[in-house]
Amino acid sequence: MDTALDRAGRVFCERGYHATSIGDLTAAMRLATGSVYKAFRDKQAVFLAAFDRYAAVRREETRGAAARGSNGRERLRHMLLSYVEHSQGIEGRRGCIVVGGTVELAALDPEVRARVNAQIEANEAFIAGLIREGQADGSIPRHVAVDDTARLMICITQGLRVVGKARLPLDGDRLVGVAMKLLA
Amino acid sequence: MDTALDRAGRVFCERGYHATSIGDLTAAMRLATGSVYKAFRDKQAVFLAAFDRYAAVRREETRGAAARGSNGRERLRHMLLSYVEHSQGIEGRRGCIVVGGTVELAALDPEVRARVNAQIEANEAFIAGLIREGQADGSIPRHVAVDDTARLMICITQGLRVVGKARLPLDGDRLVGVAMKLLA
DNA sequence: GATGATAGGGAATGATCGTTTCCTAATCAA
DNA sequence: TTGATTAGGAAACGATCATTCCCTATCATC
Repeated sequence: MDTALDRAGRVFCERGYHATSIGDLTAAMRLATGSVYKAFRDKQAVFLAAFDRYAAVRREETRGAAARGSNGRERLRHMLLSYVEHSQGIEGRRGCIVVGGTVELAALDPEVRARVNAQIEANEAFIAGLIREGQADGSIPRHVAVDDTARLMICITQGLRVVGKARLPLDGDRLVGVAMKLLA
Repeated sequence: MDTALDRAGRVFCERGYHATSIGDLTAAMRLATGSVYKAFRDKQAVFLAAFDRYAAVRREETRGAAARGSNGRERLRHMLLSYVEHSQGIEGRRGCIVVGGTVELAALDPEVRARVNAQIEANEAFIAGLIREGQADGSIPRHVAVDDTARLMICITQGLRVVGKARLPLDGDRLVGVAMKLLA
């Protein structure tokens, strides 16, 4: 089931919600129409499940990338680098289901908006936590405004997915090098 | 015609491309179905025309905001502030047709992707120009990496539209205050 | 004043969508 | 072995979509 949801998520990422037909989903999930509707109430339910699965996987990847750093500042650097990598190449071209859900559905679907907001706020809280860790271990100055910096970094990560989907090249080391000035 | 395109653009921003029906467009543009198809080849042509119109208007607004600054650094600050303002409130909730077009169509529609890329690259070139102006007038240090900083600022502006559409509150002065560290 | 051209409006059309329904096959308990 | 229950697959349904066609005013021209 998780692998089927992964495949559904990939289709939703690439084509968006409305351009993805049930036929696209059944082909991607290797399930027949009836089977999809036995497992899920409707198309929106498939999207929400794929969204949750995608968010959980990405969360783990982000935490894993951050864990490679030896202090708060380095953990943030690895997290940002991971975001740039995921915004590039084949995955970048495919897109992010959180960004897609926000842009395509947030205005009209309160349920999707709630998930999107929860996901963004969780990421923001994670970033804020890393900044505080850095301030505690001395790798980030105390005068850095935690919440504002975290929110701006969220904007950067979301913007990276947009720019990556437009297929503009992104140089991880250089972009992150500039972004790290925010922690000065 | 321009006002009709403005109205079409608003609908495309809010609902996205695929969720906008011809009926939505005729209602917004106050035109009958036949009239729309007399003026435009198909729905995609309406979108492209609305996109061009939107991009032209926004470009003027952005240039106007930047012009309020007295040097390169201040022009950048006003430009960023303008972006935050437009990403907030009713307009922020409605969304940006460039971001929407990128996320929803860039992967599958080469024509839209070309417009999106042109628009993003034009904005990026404008930002890079402002940075160079600032370096020339002494308000921005010479060691600032022009192209990388410009691309990161593009990520910030696009990300602001995503976060604004998700309805998270954005404090212009604080966010821009943090972002200006990129010019240190 | 008559006529031709043109722009705008609205009904009709074929295709495609999401969803439902029904049928088949497989699994498991007795 | 048999019967019952369930998951999976495919056809059918109504609704909606983008698009086309045709009709009707309006206006300039002769």
